Amino acid sequence: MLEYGNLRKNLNPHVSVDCVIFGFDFQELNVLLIEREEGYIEGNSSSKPARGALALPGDHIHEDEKLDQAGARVLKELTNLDNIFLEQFHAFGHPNRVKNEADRKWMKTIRAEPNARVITVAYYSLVRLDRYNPQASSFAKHAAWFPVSDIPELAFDHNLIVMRALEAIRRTLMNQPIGFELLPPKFTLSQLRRLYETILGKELEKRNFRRKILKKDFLIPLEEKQTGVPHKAARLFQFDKEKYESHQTEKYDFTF
Amino acid sequence: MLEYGNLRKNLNPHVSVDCVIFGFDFQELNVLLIEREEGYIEGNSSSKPARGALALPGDHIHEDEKLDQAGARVLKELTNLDNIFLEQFHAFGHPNRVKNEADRKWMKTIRAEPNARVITVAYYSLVRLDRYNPQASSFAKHAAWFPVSDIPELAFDHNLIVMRALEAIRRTLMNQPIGFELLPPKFTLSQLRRLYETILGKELEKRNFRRKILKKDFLIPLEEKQTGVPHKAARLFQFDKEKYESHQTEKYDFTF
DNA sequence: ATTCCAAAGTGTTAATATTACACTTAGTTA
DNA sequence: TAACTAAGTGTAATATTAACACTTTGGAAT
Repeated sequence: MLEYGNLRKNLNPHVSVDCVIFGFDFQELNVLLIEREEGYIEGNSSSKPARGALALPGDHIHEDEKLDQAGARVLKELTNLDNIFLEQFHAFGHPNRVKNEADRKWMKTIRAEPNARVITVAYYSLVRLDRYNPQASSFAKHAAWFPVSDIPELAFDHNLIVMRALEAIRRTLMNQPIGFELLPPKFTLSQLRRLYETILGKELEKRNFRRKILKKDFLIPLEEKQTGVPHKAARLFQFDKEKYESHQTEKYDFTF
Repeated sequence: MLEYGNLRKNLNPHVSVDCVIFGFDFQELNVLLIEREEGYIEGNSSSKPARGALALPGDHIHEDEKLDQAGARVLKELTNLDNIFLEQFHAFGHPNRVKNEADRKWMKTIRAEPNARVITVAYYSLVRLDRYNPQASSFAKHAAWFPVSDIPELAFDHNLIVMRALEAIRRTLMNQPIGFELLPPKFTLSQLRRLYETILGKELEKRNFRRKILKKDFLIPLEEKQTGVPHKAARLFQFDKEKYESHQTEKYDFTF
């Protein structure tokens, strides 16, 4: 392994984007992981991916491409989705991010020198599971959802990146109504509450949640009701982005 | 200007760090800006810097250097300060960040190709003005404090970076007690309040602020009082970091 | 010594927000 | 038609917020 270190040329680092794509299946929060192309891990004939064979979708930033564009491109190539919530949250650049054999080999598949340093700009994205359609992609054999509570060992420092993304999404969830990006346009209040509970990892009292979120006044109650449930059907609501943005009033309050 | 565009080689982008260093003089929030070395702006003989001659302190990331280390190094070289609050907040990578003649020429002073793309990882830092001692630095002729309310035109996209840093610091100020980094170890509650007012750009009611911040229970009241003021001397307080960190209790509350 | 000045320091009340908590309703399935 | 399951609802006790004005203290000026 060490032999690579001495070969490194004095070049600028590669720069990539990686996307932590979250999806919510009404039970758990999931992350979309790709299985890297076969052939770069020796002796892996089993059907389940080898340790570290899974990774976050990512790619090098193209020349003349904005960072956000690169993120959107990766997302699009993998999911065929446009106009998706996507937010940069951190750059990762430890000089030894690319450390093991498998990672180095994979570098070639993205046309990078195997010994180069890679600095990555990480994004998190929120997609509705029902909109997601797996796409053949240049950087992935398969892609699959994994619950955040049970992420396997990933390539590079991607486990760290997922953790940081989770922290970022939790922080943001309390300050901006981003949760709606993970739900269908019409949803029940219980679905919304379960989403919050899942992301925050904490139970929320039904009546208080209901009152609190309805007071915000950006949920439009519809006449429509849930169908196909074996119990009393819940009323459906819609998120009114316009209203949220107009009502926007900066609040001064210590939360520390 | 256009002639540079065609010369760009197909190389990885340069990667730099830039630091938005904030200081508080009990009146205003200030940012430390450097005046770039002379000679790269033609016909600038006046004593005050030409438009765009001012910039955020920054430098390329060294090989085998972590991003945070690079930020700390830039800070240290300019201020001779160690162990200063420093936090990454965003990466900027617009392909045309380096656009004008002066910026391109300056690239050479930091040993970069003048036509290269530069992606920068931006940090904000909070320093006590009284601790700051300007240092000769490899990338700056002078450095000087400028009030955030009156930042001149800067090099590259540094005006944008300063704005984003301000937004980041405002956000963080409400969620973590970072304000103390800008005050001397012993301070009065009025000084603390004015700091908050300055950063948030909003007046805060004296009695309510006092009650609210004291209830947090991480301010140690000292027996000592302010000296040298032409009115009743205020009691001095100290921030108790230990206590803050132990009391830390995650809070669930929508602020949107 | 006395007065003046400027900011420090202090308490109450009304309105609002938060928490904790249990029963009834409605739709589906057996 | 009975059983099941989640939806939907209200209240009371407590805590927090916002608005508001006067007294105290120490130094500076006369």
